[in-house]
Amino acid sequence: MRDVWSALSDKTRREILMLLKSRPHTAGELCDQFDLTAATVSHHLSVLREANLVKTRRRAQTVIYSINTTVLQDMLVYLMGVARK
Amino acid sequence: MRDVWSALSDKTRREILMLLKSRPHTAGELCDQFDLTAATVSHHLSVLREANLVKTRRRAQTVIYSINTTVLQDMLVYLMGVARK
DNA sequence: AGTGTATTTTGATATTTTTCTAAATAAGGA
DNA sequence: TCCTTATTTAGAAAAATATCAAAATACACT
Repeated sequence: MRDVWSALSDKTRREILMLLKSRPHTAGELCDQFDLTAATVSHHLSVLREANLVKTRRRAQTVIYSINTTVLQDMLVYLMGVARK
Repeated sequence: MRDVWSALSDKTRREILMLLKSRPHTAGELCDQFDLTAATVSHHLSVLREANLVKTRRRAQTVIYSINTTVLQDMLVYLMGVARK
């Protein structure tokens, strides 16, 4: 399982998460939002999936990505611990 | 100003922040906690400083590092936005 | 089986990051 | 001024990451 911190260190991946926050997107829809090849976006999606930040389900030919907030909740707790006055 | 996300993506730097959470440390004290050269730790400290995650003050020959939680507070707000149900 | 669409994987290259050694800087004290 | 201690900077090597083009896989439809 990939580290959630390194997964979030990339701007593209954070933007993907913001898109998924509003609603689930297919891999193709996500590709359309970036000036990157499908291969590159697919790679970013795999990093997010390894970090458990997104979930996937397949519908026919398309793969639908949605956000998984449980790891972010954990991160929040961690950050509160560090940031607390 | 360096990105706070990439600053936090490194394990050593997160450990440095945890040490600074308990109390300020000199650069040398921080070096002692890691199996890394002083130059390397100094580099990590400069990354943390560029991200505004630590503050420094000099006392005689030593440089004292302390945590700056204001950026972490911002990050918390951001994460709450993404992680909110 | 063959074709078309959507997505992932592979293999290669370019860039970034981490780390080290050695040199440079900063400050105090003899 | 010279020496010692603490820290940073410069330069280089090694490791990790981002990116692309091309090939491979998955699935639906005819």
